[in-house]
Amino acid sequence: MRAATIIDVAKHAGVSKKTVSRVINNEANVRKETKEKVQASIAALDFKRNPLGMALAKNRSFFIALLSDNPSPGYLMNLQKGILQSCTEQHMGLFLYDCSYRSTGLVTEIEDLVENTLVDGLILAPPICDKIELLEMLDARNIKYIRIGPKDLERGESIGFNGMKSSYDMTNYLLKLNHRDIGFITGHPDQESARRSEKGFRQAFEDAGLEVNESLVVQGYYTYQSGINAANTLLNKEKRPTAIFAANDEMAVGVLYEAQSQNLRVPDDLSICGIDDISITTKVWPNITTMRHPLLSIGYQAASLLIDRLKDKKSMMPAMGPDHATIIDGELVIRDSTSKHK
Amino acid sequence: MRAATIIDVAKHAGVSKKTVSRVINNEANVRKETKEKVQASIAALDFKRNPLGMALAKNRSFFIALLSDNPSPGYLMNLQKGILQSCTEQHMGLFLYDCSYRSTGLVTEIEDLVENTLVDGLILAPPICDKIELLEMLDARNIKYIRIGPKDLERGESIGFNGMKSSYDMTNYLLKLNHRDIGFITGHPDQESARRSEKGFRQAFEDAGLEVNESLVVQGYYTYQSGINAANTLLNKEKRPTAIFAANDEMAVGVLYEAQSQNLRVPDDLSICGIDDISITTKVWPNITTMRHPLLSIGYQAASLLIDRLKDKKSMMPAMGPDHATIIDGELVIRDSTSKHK
DNA sequence: AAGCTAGTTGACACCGGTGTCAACTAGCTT
DNA sequence: AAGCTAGTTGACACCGGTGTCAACTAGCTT
Repeated sequence: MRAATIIDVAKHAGVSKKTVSRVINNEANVRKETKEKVQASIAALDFKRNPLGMALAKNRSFFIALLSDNPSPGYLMNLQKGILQSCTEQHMGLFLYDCSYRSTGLVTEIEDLVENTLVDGLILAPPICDKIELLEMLDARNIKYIRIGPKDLERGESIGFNGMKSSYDMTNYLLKLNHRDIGFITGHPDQESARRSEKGFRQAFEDAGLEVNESLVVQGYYTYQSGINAANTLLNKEKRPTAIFAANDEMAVGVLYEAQSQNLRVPDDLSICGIDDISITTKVWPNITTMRHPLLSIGYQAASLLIDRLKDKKSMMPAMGPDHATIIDGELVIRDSTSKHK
Repeated sequence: MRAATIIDVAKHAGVSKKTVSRVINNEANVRKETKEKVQASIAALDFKRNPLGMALAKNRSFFIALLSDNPSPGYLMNLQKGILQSCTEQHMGLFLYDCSYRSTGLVTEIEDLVENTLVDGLILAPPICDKIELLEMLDARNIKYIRIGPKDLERGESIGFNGMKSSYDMTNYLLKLNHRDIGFITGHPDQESARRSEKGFRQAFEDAGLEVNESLVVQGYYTYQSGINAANTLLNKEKRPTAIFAANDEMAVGVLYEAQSQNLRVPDDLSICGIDDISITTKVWPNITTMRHPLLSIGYQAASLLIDRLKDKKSMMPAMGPDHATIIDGELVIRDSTSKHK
């Protein structure tokens, strides 16, 4: 059985298809009786607007894309879930695109994606959101996007976490537990967020009138394996840290693994904490103390914001400027991987 | 700058748009010189076919949807990745839809989804793939789908793992390690796969001439929490099992947590193993022994198969019948969570 | 009653492609 | 040269909607 079209409805209601279109789109200036007649026909024929016809006529695809390249599966999953929820509510489709941040062809790749799928807008997850060349291309093509991340780059709108504050708060928490030899594993050097969290770490020491032990600040790359490697480095120091703070949970899980491999008791011998609150932190033993970054909520808000922007054609994003950055604070979640020193 | 359309190309090449269409679609019966002329114009104008126009004309959306409701994030992530890869290669879009298996409105919900998005076909992940009412609706509407799971239901095409064999092999492995008191945590009672794995477990005992200790077979639901609960039950028995085999990794991780909470050493005091090989199994300490089910590959194959079927309109799926089931064997991956008894 | 205005409606073109069918062409056979 | 056939091409309608604009209507003011 062929699905009913707008013409079928028009015939059934005895009006023109344009009038049916008006009713579907809930436009003003349709006489009440006409509207009711059309609505009755729509119900009678079980008519549903064909999104392809509409998309072609409106020159909009009603799809947005999520661009990601994140090494932490838990991170992406939650973000995606939130985005999906908003898209579903607003009858937009979501296109997933997993790309490689480091690929030299990234910009061309995305350009092709945009041309081939005609997506209306993009959500850029970290670290894609920090790729200046990409942002330039999108601006030049006047394609709207929302960055998930810090607002430092003076481009587009963004929504993100207050990574510096999260890191500051967590460091403070460790200091209050009397830890002084705190190992810190940084994020990927390419990413803005890494700088912010290191800043927060150092600020907390400074505000407490303490010195950071530089030999305990180790480079990480946000991946599980880099967490293991960094932990290995830290735990082999002559003076071992009493706590290790990793710039994300994925690495913190790696630290936990390495500690357990070395027969250290967590938290008695070593406190461990991370940032994000991805699901694995409550699956490993012991559960990991972290700063909760509500990714699902961020995803939801980012998608809602983007879809909003797409609705009013007049307000182009450049006009709104980079000031439109939403910053969300993390929340300390104390679990079983941290305890008082001594 | 407006993107070039087929009419622009036609004008530039001095032919009709139909001829351009023929060249784009690589149809036979276009004179060589004409073809080259058109191709030159396409290159000159950087023309890309508008997928919406094509979709409308062909009455196909070039989108497929993945229907999922899986409690194990790692499981879904890999599956999705494989599907996405195939879709990208074949220029199809992927629509994600996370639904609730137990929701009474599921069938209506999917019906709406199909009507609103006009997806060309569906991939049904477990446990959605076992929902008979849904399959009936899809068959009635003549919508193609591929089920990811066992072929037991005599409907549609499917691609899945040999869950019984995986379970059989794992049980055998434990028996060879001299374990006799093996705790088994079953899958969700609603799902076909759960029956198959329990069958494999029992078969291995039977073939070895041994009796299953019925008090050590405990109900699970494929979730992390159900793994914890089942482990708790098992570890509080007067005679504790020396090994616990969970029907999926997600539960096995729960078992590991519970064992560690109770200060048991794994694998010295208790061997633990699961099925699937999701990423978390190599992030917890110790790494968990499992049967690898190559989800990425399954996802890729399922999508490729579906897209293939969509291409030839003639071969409707009912005609192919349920015999077209691809079964893939798992592979034993021995890690650090299992060891010889005594 | 004529004139005005805001509200209501439909004809028509259009978005960017594909399918059908008829007309034309080239090259062969008779 | 006429007739035939297979290959090549384009005119036109169509997929299912929306935008523009003009025509019509109802109700008001003068």
